[in-house]
Amino acid sequence: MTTSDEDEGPRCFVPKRDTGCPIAFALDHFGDKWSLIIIRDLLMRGHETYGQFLQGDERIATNILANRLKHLEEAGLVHKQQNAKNRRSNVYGLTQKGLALAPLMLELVRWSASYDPNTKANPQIVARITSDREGLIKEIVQKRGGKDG
Amino acid sequence: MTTSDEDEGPRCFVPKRDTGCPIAFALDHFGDKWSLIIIRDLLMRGHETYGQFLQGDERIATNILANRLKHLEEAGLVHKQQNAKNRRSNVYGLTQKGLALAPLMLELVRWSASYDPNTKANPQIVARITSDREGLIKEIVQKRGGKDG
DNA sequence: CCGTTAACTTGTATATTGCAAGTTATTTTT
DNA sequence: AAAAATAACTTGCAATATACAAGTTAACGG
Repeated sequence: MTTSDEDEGPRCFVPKRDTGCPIAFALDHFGDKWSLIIIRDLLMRGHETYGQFLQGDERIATNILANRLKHLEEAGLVHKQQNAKNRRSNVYGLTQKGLALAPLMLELVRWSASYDPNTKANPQIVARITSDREGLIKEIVQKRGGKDG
Repeated sequence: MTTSDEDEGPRCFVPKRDTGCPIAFALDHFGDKWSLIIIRDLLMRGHETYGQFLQGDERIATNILANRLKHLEEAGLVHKQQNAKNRRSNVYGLTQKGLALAPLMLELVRWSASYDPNTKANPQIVARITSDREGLIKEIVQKRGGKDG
């Protein structure tokens, strides 16, 4: 086929800056209002399905959720697989690349916990970020990790 | 006029979610495409003036820059002061709250450096993030820190 | 079958971003 | 001292992205 329809156009919520700068690279992956919320749900809350993400506290819109999941998958942070038992349900999970954001996530928690007077961050976890960082990271990665996509 | 103009309306690039979640809290502060770029310039590149930010690799638009600086200042991450020697030039700097993002920044660098095949991250710095994290953080904070706003 | 559910898609109003141009208050140069 | 240049913004507007509501499709479960 001539299949010339590459269907280019605005697909990216964040323009790829590709300057080689690590900060810009990271922002190209999750530098928007929602991606890190999804990653949080996957990493810290054990969410796995579209419906679970939808019901998160921040009430992400369904079209945005679909778009972000697609981008995160394309970017290799998230993998999606059909639930063997129930074919209409998909199971989302973090890849190695996504799991590798755990340390970053903990730094976000630490910073926010120390500057948000109304934080609901678990004090035990927060304390452990300082006292047993490596152990905590391993624990999280083990809990959420596994097969890659 | 009766000066009743509180001029409410959309001023925020990111709606304040205020769920108590530390990830959401952090995103409320710098969960957009540009804020972390500015913070990077302040923290890692020693940029201090409006003009320096404008000339960064990513070419931030001037209206966005003004808006982000204002928000970062209002959020207490950045402080602004007039240059004593040159009254038309302002000097921007990080507050304690802003400097406290150094560990987060280093995790961004580490993650990106390990997943971006074209990274320009300094390998010596990257190595040191693992081998001498605390020392590196202190060094950066000392270099960029000081008076609070 | 038939109603329900999971996971999306589509349409449209609103908000944010990006680009170009204009403004103001200083310095600097002539 | 007037003219040119510069730092730091502001304004207008088109292009994008986001939010909200509604609709669609393919399983399930009874």
